[in-house]
Amino acid sequence: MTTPILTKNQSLVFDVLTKAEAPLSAYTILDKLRDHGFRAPLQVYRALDKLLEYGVVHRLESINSFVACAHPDENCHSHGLVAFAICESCGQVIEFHDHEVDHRLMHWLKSHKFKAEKSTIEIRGHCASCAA
Amino acid sequence: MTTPILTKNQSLVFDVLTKAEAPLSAYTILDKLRDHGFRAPLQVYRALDKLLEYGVVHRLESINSFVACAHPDENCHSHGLVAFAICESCGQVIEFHDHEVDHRLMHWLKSHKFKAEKSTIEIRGHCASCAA
DNA sequence: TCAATTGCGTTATGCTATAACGTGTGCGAT
DNA sequence: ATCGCACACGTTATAGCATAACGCAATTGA
Ligand SMILES: [Zn+2]
Ligand SMILES: [Zn+2]
Ligand SMILES: [Zn+2]
Ligand SMILES: [Zn+2]
Repeated sequence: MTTPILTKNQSLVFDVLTKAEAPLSAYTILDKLRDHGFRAPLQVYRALDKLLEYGVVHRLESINSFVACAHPDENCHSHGLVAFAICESCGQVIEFHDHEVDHRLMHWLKSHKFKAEKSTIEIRGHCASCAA
Repeated sequence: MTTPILTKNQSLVFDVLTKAEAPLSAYTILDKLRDHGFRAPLQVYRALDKLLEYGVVHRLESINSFVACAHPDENCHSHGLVAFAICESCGQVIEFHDHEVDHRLMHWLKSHKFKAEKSTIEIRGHCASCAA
């Protein structure tokens, strides 16, 4: 699935997320885009919906925030789950994929005849720099 | 860690969750307890905070809801991660534990010197009954 | 040309969670 | 005993996250 040309609003939101060093909430994005004409939450949420659909942005459920995909080129998302390590000190997020984890989870789901559609794997704690 | 005696409010909230067949939002719990004197969200959230701390209730981040622990006796939570399969049709939640998944995730975290504190593993989709 | 789709802007509303204040109760230390 | 502290509780207000519902404009394809 190739990503369609982004609309103006989608590009603005995506740029903000790409330049951010930590995940952003929808309302934070809104504030950052007020100078570009954004006035209402829906403008952000609608853009985010599309970016999520295209797979270029991820939603972090445990902190109600959004982050640009760290692996936009390799389309790892089509053949595996995505996991995130979220530092509660500096806010940094590391996106990673582990085939073994995928495999085990898939195995459990299959053996329980559970048809998975969306997954959330998020670990919160402290990154190497902040753990000191 | 043994669970302390629950206070009145904590017991009420815990009972509601235990009898529920699906996860409940804090406000749904509030509504169910209005007849017992509950009037404000904080009464629910404060009870939930304690129940989460005691490990007898889990929070499902991806659906902003709470569920009673399915394995209150075995204290699996002390030595492993918890995962949830959430059916988007019937609302049913299956809580499970997989040591292999734990092990792989722990391995990744360790090799990246990431100090984990809380984890969220939630799979949303359709259960065996609803998948038909 | 007409209908269907998609994006957009705006207003209003709903759902989720916490801040900040004060009260009462139990319990150990002085 | 009474002081101080911790904790649960109640209430009001507010903050933060997300969507409903309306209407308009541009695009596309029959
Ligand atoms: Zn990604
Ligand atoms: Zn950090
Ligand atoms: Zn449990
Ligand atoms: Zn089901």
